[in-house]
Amino acid sequence: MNRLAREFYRQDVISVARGLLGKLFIRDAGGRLLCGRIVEVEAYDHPGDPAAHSYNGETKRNRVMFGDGGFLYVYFIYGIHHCLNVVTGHPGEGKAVLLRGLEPVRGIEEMSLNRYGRKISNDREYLNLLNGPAKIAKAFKTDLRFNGEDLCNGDFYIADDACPESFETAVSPRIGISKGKEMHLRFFIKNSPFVS
DNA sequence: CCACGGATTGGCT
DNA sequence: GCCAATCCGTGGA
Repeated sequence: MNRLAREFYRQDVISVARGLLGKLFIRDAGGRLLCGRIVEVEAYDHPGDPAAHSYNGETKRNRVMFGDGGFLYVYFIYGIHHCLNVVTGHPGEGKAVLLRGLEPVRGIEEMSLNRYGRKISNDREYLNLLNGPAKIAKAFKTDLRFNGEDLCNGDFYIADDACPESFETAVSPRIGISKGKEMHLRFFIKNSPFVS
């Protein structure tokens, strides 16, 4: 797999968000590959973005967001869930892209075990496997221990799809936020059934 | 020290 | 459509 290089992540956050659509998010789980095609993301564009975790400056929780591009920012939310972000830009910028929806590609049975505790048994479970940020984290068995993982050097990475399908990119406001609702920073593949 | 709320999900009405 | 689950980081006293 051709792992994306650091410079991809060091672009502005909106370019990275758009550029991530159609790419493959991969975890090497002890030699077994878990893989999904990215179909939905959201950009968090510090400064000036009240929905970004980095809005009020660097803290212990968001410190990875303020590091270099190409690292994984994992956060814990609602006492139950984890969500995965890709840090973009350069040290000090505080920008990241949230992974919101993936199309299952590889390691589907293992991801299903992680999510449902068993194999997928119908179409609904297949469509719902990775169509939400916390679903992705659960299917990839990813928690706070992986906060700060380097996507350019380690078990988590992003790669170009060897046989990319053409698609149209759609834009909308972000989901689930209370501030910054007017900003159109959610990007997704139009007509993908794997969007949340 | 304590109180609050969150970039969500799944189950129930 | 509504709501509970469940906990840690954060900010104010």
